[in-house]
Amino acid sequence: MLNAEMLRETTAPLAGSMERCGPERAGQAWRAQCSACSMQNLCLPRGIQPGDLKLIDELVYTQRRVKRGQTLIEAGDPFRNLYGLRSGFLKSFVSAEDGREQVIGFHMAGDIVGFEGIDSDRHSRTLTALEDSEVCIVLFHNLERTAARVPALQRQFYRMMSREIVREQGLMMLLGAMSAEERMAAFLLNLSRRFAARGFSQHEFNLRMTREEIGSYLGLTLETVSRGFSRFQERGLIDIKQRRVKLLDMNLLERTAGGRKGDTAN
Amino acid sequence: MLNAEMLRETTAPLAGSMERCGPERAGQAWRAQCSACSMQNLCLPRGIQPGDLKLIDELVYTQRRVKRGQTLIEAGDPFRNLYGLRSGFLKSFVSAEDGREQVIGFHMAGDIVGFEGIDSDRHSRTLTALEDSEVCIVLFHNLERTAARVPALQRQFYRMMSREIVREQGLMMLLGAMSAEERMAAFLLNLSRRFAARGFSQHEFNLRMTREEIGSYLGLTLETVSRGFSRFQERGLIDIKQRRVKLLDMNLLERTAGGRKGDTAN
DNA sequence: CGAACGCTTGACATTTGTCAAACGGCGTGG
DNA sequence: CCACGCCGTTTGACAAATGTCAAGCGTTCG
Repeated sequence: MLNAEMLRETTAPLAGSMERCGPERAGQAWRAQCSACSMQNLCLPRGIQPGDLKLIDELVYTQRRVKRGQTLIEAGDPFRNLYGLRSGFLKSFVSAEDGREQVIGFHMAGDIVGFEGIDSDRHSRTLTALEDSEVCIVLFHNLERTAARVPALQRQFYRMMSREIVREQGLMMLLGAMSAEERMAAFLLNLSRRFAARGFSQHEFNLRMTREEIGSYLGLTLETVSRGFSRFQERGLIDIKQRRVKLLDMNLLERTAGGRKGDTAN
Repeated sequence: MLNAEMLRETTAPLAGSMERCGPERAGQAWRAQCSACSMQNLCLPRGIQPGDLKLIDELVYTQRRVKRGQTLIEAGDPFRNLYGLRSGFLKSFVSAEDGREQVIGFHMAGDIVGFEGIDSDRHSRTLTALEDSEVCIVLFHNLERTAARVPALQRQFYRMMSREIVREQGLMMLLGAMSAEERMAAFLLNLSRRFAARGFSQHEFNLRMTREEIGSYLGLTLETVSRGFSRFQERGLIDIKQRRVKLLDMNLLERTAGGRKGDTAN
């Protein structure tokens, strides 16, 4: 299945020279190619004919590194690009005026982020790296033009937006109708499925986020999250130590997640 | 401003012969025209050049009536159409296996519904009319084709999907980070803004949904909603009797809604 | 090696949910 | 047109879940 070594490497940045960057916004840019990317079938190029792939390659003109703790997009930034996550792990969140934050999602390789900004021409979420990450930059204007010529790209982009809507609606069910433990079980199963879809173990992985970030995502306090994990452990559902989790009894976890089968999509 | 007469008419169906229809799915179809529709600038045709409007007219090939209590789309239905709400009022909700329901949104004239189905080719929400309604049916396949030729339509459709994402993210902030009273104040202000955007009073309107539906939407029980309204009334924030609400002190309501300025979009 | 940060756990407070009863408006049928 | 019954709403008393505050511990990173 998976050993500690692989776990460490799960979403680590690809090897390459580490450039210096400013304290907030990060990263020197270099060219990237969808046609050579291992995330092809999770990301924008999905379903594109090989013949059209070179059009897509021109779309994605650069990559950028974002180091742990750095911000890729700040809520309020003008909307110009979409970002395809090539490696690493991001969180997105919105803030109220009084400083309260609500984590909206955790993003991993193959996810596209940023299209919430289309409507108002400004981004509405902040995107921050939870570990060193690499993103492909897609000029939205170019995507629009190419999509009008490549129906499969058009379709895939619709799909990805639609999937985000469905994902959020699952999260709403979670926040609006589920108990603390149900939420936590659903959260773990969701992460598990997503790691599995990327070729990693569904039974063992590292959490990239703090208890507080999990709590914000699930609408709970960090203490409730901590206690929840402890109780899961007492019951033999999971084995958890700090950020490292093993899911020991998926069936029971699923039943604990209640009506829902482990969150939705993404 | 607005009188009782107007309130009654707010989103009532247009005059016309009432056809018979089955107990569940409703409605005889007839042709419709975007170019003659008063919801033009809230809906798909927004920003389209007059010259292109006839292309859009061909897109929307029929309308359909949905009577109060009837279901327009059932979760699980195959995805083929989008629906533009011409008049009336709908709710959309998702259900867990154990029967719990989470209301995801309330929809009024000018809203487009159904695009959550694009990703999986099946609808994931159920859409039910809270009052007699009329919808315009848009074959998604046609929309795709026309959008590739009319950039403004493409753009507007992106915007509407993006807006839905932003709307949901506002709802998540509400469900995950706000107290019962904050949620309720935000809810009222959101309805107020949306009625205002459609030319109705922002200070006085009829709720189309039960306390239970409001509760489901806000992640609360119907009793908590009822008590909340009562307390708002005691404090002079609102005047409420059954489904009829007057917002008496918008400023205080906004402060009660806390960090957020009355929900997001739509 | 030390400080800062994240995590755990306990005691207690508060919010919200649950259960129950009663009211009232509205629509239906007599 | 009126009476009855149903459904939605209100309100109360109580229970349970989760949040708050506080202390202490372990890890990790500089």
